[in-house]
Amino acid sequence: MKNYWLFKAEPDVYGIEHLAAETRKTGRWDGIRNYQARNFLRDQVALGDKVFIYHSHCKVPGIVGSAKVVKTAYPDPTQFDPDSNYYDPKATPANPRWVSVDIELEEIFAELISLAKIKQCALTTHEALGEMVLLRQARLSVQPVKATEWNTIQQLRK
DNA sequence: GCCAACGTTGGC
DNA sequence: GCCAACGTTGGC
Repeated sequence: MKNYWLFKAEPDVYGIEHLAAETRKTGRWDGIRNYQARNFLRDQVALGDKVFIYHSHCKVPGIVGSAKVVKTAYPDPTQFDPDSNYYDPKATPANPRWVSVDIELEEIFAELISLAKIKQCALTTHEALGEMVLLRQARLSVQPVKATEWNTIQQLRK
């Protein structure tokens, strides 16, 4: 069964525009250094799963587009690179600690769906959205999205 | 830039 | 294993 996810990104570092600029619009989702997020990536993110790309730490945070998973978890190469911001001296190729997946851009939304709008709708027209991990748990950069939530968010685009 | 809400580290 | 100190995320 297909699952849905939300991946957070800082657009200044690696946002949806960067993904769009990659060969075949396919990029490596690396730099995840949170165990809960890592466990989702490693254990549950499957081929063909759909992903909302969310821009955080920017002027208007929100969902900016969608992608699909084209390669499941493999060791994140940045953990072995001393020059990388994501270098982890405790990780070795024989014993990797962090994983990446590859995703392919599907769509950049004509208008982003702002966090403010999602919150607003959760309080008014679409109460179920209040259950979204996005609104319930801070600081989780890979998080599951229910199919109903995915569909509701898609409706908000109209 | 502020600061709340976390997660991580390390002394004991 | 507890918990204080510290670091990071991320909205505002």
